[in-house]
Parts: sequence; structure tokens; C-alpha cells
Amino acid sequence: MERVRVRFAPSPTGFAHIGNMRNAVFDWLLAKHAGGEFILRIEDTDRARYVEGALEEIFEALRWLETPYDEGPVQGGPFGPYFQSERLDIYAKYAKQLVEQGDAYYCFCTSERLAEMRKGQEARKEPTGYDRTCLKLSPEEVEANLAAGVPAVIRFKVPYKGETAFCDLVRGEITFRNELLDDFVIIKSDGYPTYHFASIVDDHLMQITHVIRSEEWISSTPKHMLMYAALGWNPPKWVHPPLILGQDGSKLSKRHGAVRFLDYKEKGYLPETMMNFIALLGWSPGEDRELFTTEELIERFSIDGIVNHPVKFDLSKLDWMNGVYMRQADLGRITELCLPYLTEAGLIPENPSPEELSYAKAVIALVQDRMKVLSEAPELTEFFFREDCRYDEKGMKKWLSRDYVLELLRNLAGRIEASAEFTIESLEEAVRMAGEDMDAHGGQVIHPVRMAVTCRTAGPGLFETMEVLGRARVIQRLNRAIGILSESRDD
RNA sequence: GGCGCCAUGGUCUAACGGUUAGGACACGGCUCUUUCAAGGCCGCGGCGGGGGUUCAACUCCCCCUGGCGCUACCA
Repeated sequence: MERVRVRFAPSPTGFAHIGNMRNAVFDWLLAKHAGGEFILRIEDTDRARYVEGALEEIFEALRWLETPYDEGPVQGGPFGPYFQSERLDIYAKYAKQLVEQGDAYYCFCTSERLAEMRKGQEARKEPTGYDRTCLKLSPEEVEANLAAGVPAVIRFKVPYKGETAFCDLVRGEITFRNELLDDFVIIKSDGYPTYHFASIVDDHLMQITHVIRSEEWISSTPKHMLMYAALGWNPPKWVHPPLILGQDGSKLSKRHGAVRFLDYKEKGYLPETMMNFIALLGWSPGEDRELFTTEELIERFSIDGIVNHPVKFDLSKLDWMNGVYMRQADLGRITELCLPYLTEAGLIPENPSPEELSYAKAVIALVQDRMKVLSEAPELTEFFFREDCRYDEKGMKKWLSRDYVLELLRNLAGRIEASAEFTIESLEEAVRMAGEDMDAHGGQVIHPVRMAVTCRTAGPGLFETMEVLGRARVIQRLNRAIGILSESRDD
């Protein structure tokens, strides 16, 4: 049994997106499951589309997901370099071999000519494809052009006869007629290889056993098969997981928003959520279950479970799942993760004191169960930090406008000030007693007090909230409300 | 247009010829409860259409329809 070697081969042409990372997760899970290697290879062959910072995104995304690679940039490995831009001589060597064998040839057609050719073909409703003009060039003409420095590409000479079949481990055998292919470029005029060529050369040299890449690559696989055959190499196993679709059913892309993988980190999703959720994006363990630890995913992952149809990205399910992991997570960790959001919102200072930290932790403890994502923290906890929180208008009208409320709050403030204790129990008792004095009960008491103390109608348990707020803040809030109410009564 | 892939509720998925078609999210209701969540319970809702094959089709085959992808000196 050969050792499983899989590679994640992103291009630094933009941010790492959900689709990339889904493939990375499949790669990683398969490698871990099989005890094989997970390799990172950077396919930086498109100099025009190179994006500054894209590389760092990829590294950061893998780091956040905790899917370390065994070989790749930075630490290297026995099959490096792992940047395709550093392997140009390798591609040149094999391209030359193909030319010498007669399986590839130089082409000097300008992009203008190519565009014109294509236009004509379209007008005549013919299939588009290179017309092999340069294949007719004599060796002398080719030499002369090359010597004169005429810009040239190298094209692979597709055998137009017959058909090419391959086995996709997700869908079974797939066959294409060769005549539908055209002589595609393998080396561009800038000397860089195209994806098609670089990837097959590297997959072979790096001894990749399984190529996992999205469904969109199925149509180009025959090209790859033809090149493997021309070079006398054994192709790897092809695995094409389904495309990930946006809510509108088209291929997930920038216009759908929220496809940048690290956006999910910034919005406050937990990495364990993303691992779990993404693993299920086109793969099913076949159980009536959807929550899995990473270890369980590794144990269960298999190519058999990869589904063969496109899947839509369901944000509401992601939210649900993150809520589940949020509730399970350690309070200290969640607090730590919430801090940047609280700081950003100006609720706590950049470098909080130990007291501020433990206050924050007590606050988060009350909302941890109610959070779907970390970024909700400021909104959920604002009133714990701001003395002058804004009263919810509807709630104000509903609960603070009643006649007995002013007296109720005065009564309660008095009781709390007078009491030596300040605990959940003593607070509950004080609120109940104040209510009894007003002949008000249950919600008639609780709601006005909640409004006065938190400025809003919903939140964690009232007595826990008051306890965390502390005596000073509670009194301050009560007095604030009392002030407003007595003023409006004077009017 | 050509080629290719695909098709179970709104969404994700189970079923690998014989099930009252199962589970999850979402949605609706009830419940718990000081509110909001969470939880528990209940419910809504599906095999795209047509032909075959078979004693028996969601499952196998064909056609149609529909969706998506590819069709670059981008990946």
C-alpha cells in the first residue's frame, strides 16, 4: 500500500476563500486518516494576478484551522522548492523534452491573432481552439524566430484521435473525445508554466498520490492525462469534490460576500466550528450526526463519503454550529477571544487591568450561552461597561412609564443601599420585597428594574446581571432612572 | 453554441431494489422561564418529468427538463 501524499496547492491571486479551505481540509483529513503527508505548494505562476499579502492569508488560514503541513514553504521538505516560481528550470526541462519528442511545439501567434481566430470560429459557430498555425512552421523557421527573440509559448500537441478516459474517485469513469481539446499552452511567453503543466510536473515529482481539487477541474483532467501519457508517468488518483455554491446557486465567489475564509475568523467564528462545518461541505460521514471533533473527523474521513453534487453554503447552519461550540468552550478562552471586540468597541481599554479583566470575564460568563459569534459580544454586553447606556425606546415606554415604577425604584435603591449583602439571593429578595411594597409582582417588578439597570428588555438573568454589575453601578443606574422619571413627572 | 458533471423537503444529508423515505439547520407551535437565548416536546415540508428493467424502484438503464461548471499565454 503506497503512502498517501496529498497537496493543497493554492495560488496567491487573492484571499484564501471557503472553497480553497474546504479542499485543504479534505486534503488534511485524508492525509491524517491515512497516516500520510499533507503538502503545501504555492502555485505562483501567474505574475499578472499576483496579490500582495495573499500568501500570508494562506499561511494564516491554515494556522487558524490548525491544519499544519508536513512539507511546504518555510520548513521545506525533500521535494522542494515548494514555490512553483522557484521551479522554472524544472518545467523548462520537461517542456523541452516534450518538444523534442514531438509532443509539444513552439507557437509565435500573437494574442491579437488568437483573439481574431477565436472570433471567427465563434462567428462560424465552430468550436473554439488553436488552429495549429505554428505547427506548420519548419524547424528552421522556429529556430530563426527563437533566435530573433520573437515572443513564444510552448503548446502541447493534443492527439486529435480517440478519447481520453479517467477515473474520478467521486464519480467514476469520465470520458472526453480528444478532438474537443485543443493545443493548450504549457509554457507562457514569460517563461512561466501554466497551471496545467506545472501541476502535473510537480504532482509527479512530489509523488502526490491523490489530487483533490474542486469539480471545476474535471474538464481539464483529460489534458492532464494526455501529458502524463506523453511523459510516460503514472497519473495520480483524481478526486473532485463538489463545487461550493452561494445562496443563488452559482459558484461561490466574491460577489456573494463572506467568501474570504479569514472573514469568519474576524466575525468571531471558532476554528473548531469551521473545521467541523467545512468538513461537511461536500462530505458526509453517513451518520445521523453533525457535530464532530477534529479527531472524529480524521477517524471517519474517507473519499467514499464525498458527495458528487454541488452544495450550497448555509450560513444559518454555521451560526447554529458556532453557537454550540461557543457554549461548550472554556470561559477563559471565550473571554480572551472577546477582548479584541470589546476593545474595538471602546468598552474596555487596550491594556485592561486585572480587575477589568476579571470583570470582563464575569460579564462574558453571563452571555457566553447567548452568543452565536464573538463579534456579538459588544452589543450583548455594552450596558455592563457604559454608565450612560441608551434606553430601549419600546421597553422604556412599556415598563418605565407606569405610575408605580418611580416609587418602586426608589424603594429598591433604598433597600440595596441599606443591605449589607449584595448577592444574587439578597438582590432577588430586595427586588421581591420592593415589589410587595408596591403591591406589584413578577414581571411587574422585574421588567421595570431590568430596564432601569440594563436599559433593555432582554438579557441574562436579572439578579446575576445585577450581581456582576456591582452595588455601585446598580445604584447609579437606579438613580439615573429615578432622576429621569421624577423629572418627567414634574412636567 | 460545444463538451462535461449533477438532480431526495427552503438548505445540508441518510437510504447502496422491499423503510410509514431517517437525521440536522431554518421555519411554526407548545413547554420551561423574570426577559432573551439555550433546552425539551410537537409540527410543517421531499424522491424534477416521462419511459423502460424487475414480483418489487428514491435506488438500475434511456430520454427530456433543469441547475452548475469548463470552453484564456487565469487558476
